[in-house]
Amino acid sequence: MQPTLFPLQNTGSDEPQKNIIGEGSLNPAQLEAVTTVDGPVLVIAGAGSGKTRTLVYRLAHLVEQGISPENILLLTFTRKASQEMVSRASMLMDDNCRKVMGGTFHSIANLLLRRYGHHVGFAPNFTILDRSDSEGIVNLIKSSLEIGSGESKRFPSKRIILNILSGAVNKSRQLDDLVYNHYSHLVEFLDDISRIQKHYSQFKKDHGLMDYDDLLVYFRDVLANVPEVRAEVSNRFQYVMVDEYQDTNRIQAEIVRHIGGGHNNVMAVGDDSQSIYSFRGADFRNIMDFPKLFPDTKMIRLEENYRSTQSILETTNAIISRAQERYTKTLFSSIEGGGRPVLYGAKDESDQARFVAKKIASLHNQGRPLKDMAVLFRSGFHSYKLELELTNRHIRFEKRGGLKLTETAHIKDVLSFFRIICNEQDYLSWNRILLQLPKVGPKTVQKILETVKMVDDPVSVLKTFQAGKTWKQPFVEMLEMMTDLLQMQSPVSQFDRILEYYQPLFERLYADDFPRRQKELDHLKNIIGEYDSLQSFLDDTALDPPETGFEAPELEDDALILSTIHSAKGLEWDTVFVIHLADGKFPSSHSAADPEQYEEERRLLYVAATRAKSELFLSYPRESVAPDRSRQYCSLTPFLAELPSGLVVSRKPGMFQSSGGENFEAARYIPRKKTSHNSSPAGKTEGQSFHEGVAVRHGFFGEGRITHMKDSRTAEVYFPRHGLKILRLDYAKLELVNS
DNA sequence: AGCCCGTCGGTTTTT
DNA sequence: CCGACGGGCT
Repeated sequence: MQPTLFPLQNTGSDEPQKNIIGEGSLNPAQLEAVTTVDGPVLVIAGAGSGKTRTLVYRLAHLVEQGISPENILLLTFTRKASQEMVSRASMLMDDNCRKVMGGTFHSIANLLLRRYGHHVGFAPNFTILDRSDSEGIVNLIKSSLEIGSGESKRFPSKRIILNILSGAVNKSRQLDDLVYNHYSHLVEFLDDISRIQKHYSQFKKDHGLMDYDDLLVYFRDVLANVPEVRAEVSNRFQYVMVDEYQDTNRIQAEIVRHIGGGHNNVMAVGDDSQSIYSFRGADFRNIMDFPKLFPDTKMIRLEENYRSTQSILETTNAIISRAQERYTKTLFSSIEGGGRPVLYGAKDESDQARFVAKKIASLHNQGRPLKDMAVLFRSGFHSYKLELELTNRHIRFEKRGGLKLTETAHIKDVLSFFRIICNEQDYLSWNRILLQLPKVGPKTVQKILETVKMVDDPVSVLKTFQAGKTWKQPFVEMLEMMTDLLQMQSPVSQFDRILEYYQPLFERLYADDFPRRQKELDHLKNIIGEYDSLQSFLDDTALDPPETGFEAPELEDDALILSTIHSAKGLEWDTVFVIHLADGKFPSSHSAADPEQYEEERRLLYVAATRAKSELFLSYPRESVAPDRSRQYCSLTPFLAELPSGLVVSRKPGMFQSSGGENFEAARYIPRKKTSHNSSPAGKTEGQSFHEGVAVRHGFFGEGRITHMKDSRTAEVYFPRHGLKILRLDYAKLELVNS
């Protein structure tokens, strides 16, 4: 949410406006993007240029134009983003907007493949695999093909193998081509990798499993090869909007082309300077190819930044201006004030952590809420030291982009039972739960599963299996439980039945810290209780997994945000710290060799720095401890070292204690204009003056008059150009008009 | 001999 | 928290 957007240039114009959006809410370029309803549109939106706002307003506009929300498709990068946009549009317009179909490419593909998947050989109860599931299958195949065991040379790990397989899919390249060009050191293993690829793909088909890539690929295939489905889907989604288009890959672009092909009402929004997902096959040049997919595309550029101060923008502009290739122009801002970004060369990692924690504590004492500050970093583990420091100082924080709850072993255990209930062919899950039996290892599991190969009802067939003496008892108990589960209806009672069996195993398996894990199991039960379908619960565990390390619900939810830069995409904070900006860590030494990856790291830093509204702190440790405990000197990341002097204020250890009234300490907290969200309820502060008869202004509907207060927080407002609306003052951004 | 299970070092980024 | 490794069980 942004501070004041400058008013429309044409206010007071005498031509009567159709499609009126409330004045003062959108600039001309945004307005054009919002009101262009038909035909293809490409919006190149710089960081902080009101991209989300534009999408939200357009959503509301479409619905107000009488387009049925069911006919609108909003494709976003995370599910959170789409929920947020839909709910903001609902506040702007009305609850009708909630019927808009919104989600990630993967979640939409999932929904439609449940219905149309039979065209590509999948039953509707297929299971979605997350990353570690996929790696598990690669491992199973590796050992069953006896690859990489006895050889003298090191065969690549399952992680690398999967990177290669997935890379080939997402970059739409042949396996050998990819290996020769990007994994040349692994060319000697190409034959084995290729064998794994074939078996991996067959295994998934045989057992009703789809990984993330399959969701996209099969969805694309159905659309491409089955004209009736394509027509049905395209007809259903008459208006398509795609956010973060710079991070889509070719398969996703093809999906958009197929859905939008019938009517061409497609809007893509993105910024090539913020493309940071090439490892997933995204190519920032794709965004420039959009007009090729949709001829006669109208191009709109949003170049005014409403987020950051001009001095922060000068630095971020300088960072991105050194990019080798880009299309967007330099951003400008009219937000004055605030100091220059601060660059802190810390003595070492501990000093860096202390600096960040102290600074945050001091800003917090000056009145800045913790949730308006964030610390960003390249990799998840970069924040470990800081987490300790924050804990010591009792500063509450919330970590994003860390381990997911569903990636922890005990949760995966429980999920495996559920997955088998939905899809008895899921041998990956069978593998997992059979391994839990005492004295049963990989070899024994393979023998067991051989005997039920391809039968429709493994549970009943397994009952005839001759189990080994040592594990017969638990094996039989497990099968009894599975039989019970298959007859039960409510997921919560199924959960209880699973725990009846699993609890003793669980306590034995995780003897050291099972109380902590127990809480997570309880948490899982609560989550399951919120679903009415087991299938959709399981889908979400892969497509929208809850973060781990959840806390007991606390009343005050003010917490500092720690986040990987990737997970910070699209977000903003008043104060942003970016840490570990040392050469070798950022860019990571992994990327240094490849110019394309090196450039992506630069964009990553750009994304990080453009999250800041009023204060930006950049830091790096001058010294780090190498694996052999020797101390290593670190230099500043080249992305910052190459900047002209004067853009940032440099600080060294010790300097920030001897204040001396310098610029650094002068960076005071100036409260920004509050958004309606986190200000106290309107009924208390300004709300006193909302009453029947007063003139008000709404961001979308324009000026109107309150005709009736339904209660202290709900107003009925008549807008001349939009009619009577019921608005909740807690959410709707309503201003008084002095008349 | 085959297999299971405990211990010890390294870890991009995400749907 | 995964993979490699070696001890020890069947």
